[in-house]
Amino acid sequence: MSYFANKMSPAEFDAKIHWFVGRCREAGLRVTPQRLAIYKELLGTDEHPSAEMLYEKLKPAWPTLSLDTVNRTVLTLTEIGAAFIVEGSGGARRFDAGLEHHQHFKCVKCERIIDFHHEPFDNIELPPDVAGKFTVLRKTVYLEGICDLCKQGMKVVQRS
Amino acid sequence: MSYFANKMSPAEFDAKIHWFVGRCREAGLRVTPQRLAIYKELLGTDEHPSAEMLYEKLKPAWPTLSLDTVNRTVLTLTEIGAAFIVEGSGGARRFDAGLEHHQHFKCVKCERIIDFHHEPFDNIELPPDVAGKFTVLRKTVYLEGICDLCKQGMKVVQRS
DNA sequence: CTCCTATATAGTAGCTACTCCTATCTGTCA
DNA sequence: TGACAGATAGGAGTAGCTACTATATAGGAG
Ligand SMILES: [Mn+2]
Ligand SMILES: [Mn+2]
Ligand SMILES: [Zn+2]
Ligand SMILES: [Zn+2]
Repeated sequence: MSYFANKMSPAEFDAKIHWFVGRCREAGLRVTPQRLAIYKELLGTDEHPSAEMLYEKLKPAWPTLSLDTVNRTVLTLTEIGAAFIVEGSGGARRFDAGLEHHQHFKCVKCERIIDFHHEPFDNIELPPDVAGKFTVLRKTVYLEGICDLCKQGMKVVQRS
Repeated sequence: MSYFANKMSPAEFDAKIHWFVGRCREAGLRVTPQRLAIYKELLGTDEHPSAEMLYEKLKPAWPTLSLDTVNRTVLTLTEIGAAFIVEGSGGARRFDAGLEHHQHFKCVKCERIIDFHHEPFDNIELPPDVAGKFTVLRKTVYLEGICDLCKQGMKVVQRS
C-alpha cells in the first residue's frame, strides 16, 4: 500500500535546518543567509521547484538575490547530499530536499511533480549482471501521466 | 536474470522501417526522405542520441539537413509512438526508437545510456491509490551510476 | 571584538538546446 | 501531371543554465 506525502512538523523542520548547518560546516561551506534561505524554501515545499521557481518565491524577501546564486546553491545542495535533482525528461531541472524514501509521479500536462510512497519501490533488487558491471548510485521508479486535476479538465497553472 | 540488449537483424530492421512507413500514412504524415533518414539513424543505434548527435551523424549524407528538422522530427516520432524520450535528469533530451521492453542505466560521468533488460522491471505493479487518482501513461525503472569504462578510469568520449 | 582572507554573491555576459518564423520546396492525390 | 497542404532550410528568438569578475562577508586568528 502507498500513501501520499504530507507536511512535516515545525520541530522536524528545525531539526533538518540544524542538520543542514552541520552538513555545511562538515563540508567546509559557509552558512550564508542566501544558502539557508534557499534550503529552507526548498525544504518547505513539495512542489519540486526549479531554480527559477525558487528565485521567484524568494525575491520579495531577498530583493538582491540573483538567479545565478540560486542555481549555484541548488547544485551545491545536491553535491553535499542535502537535495537531489528529480528524474524526468525535458524542461528545467526540478529539485527536492526530501531525502526520505519516496517516488514521483509527473503530470505531462501541467508539469506538476507529485510525491507518493510505495514501499515495494524503495529497494528494488538489481539484476546481478548490472550490479556486477556498473556502480549503481541511484535506483528510481518513476511514473508519468495525467494528474487528477488535469483529468477533470480543471484549469491548472501551466508551467513552461 | 537480465541481459544487455544486442543488435537486430537486417530483416528485423526492414520490418520496422515498413511498420514506420505505415504508421506515418496512418497518422496522415508524409514519408519524406529526411524523416525516414532520421528514423533509420535512430533505429540503427543503441546510443540514445540527442537531436544534435543525430544531426552530426546525418550531416555528411544530408548536407542541407537542418538541426530544426531533426528536432521537429524526433518530436513527431514520439507523438506517433515510433520513439520516446529517455528519462534522465538534465542535459539534452536523448531519444530511443527501441520499443521492446527494456530499461536504462545512465553513467553520470560520460553520459552514456546503456540498455539492459530485467523482466521483473517490465510490468511493475502500481499502488492502488496512484492508479485510482491518476492516469499513468509510463512506468519507468531507471538506474544511474558509474559505467564499467569510467570505473576503469579509461578515457571515454565525454558528452557535454 | 576586530581584522583578515578565502569563499560566496550580484550583476552581467556567454553558451547550449531547443523553439518559432517565413520563404521555398515536395510528397501525395486527383 | 498539376495543385497544394504539409514539410524543410535557414535564421532569429528564447529558456535555462554556466562562466566571469568586482564586491561583500562568514568565520577563524589574534
Ligand atoms: Mn519528492
Ligand atoms: Mn534504450
Ligand atoms: Zn496535471
Ligand atoms: Zn561512463
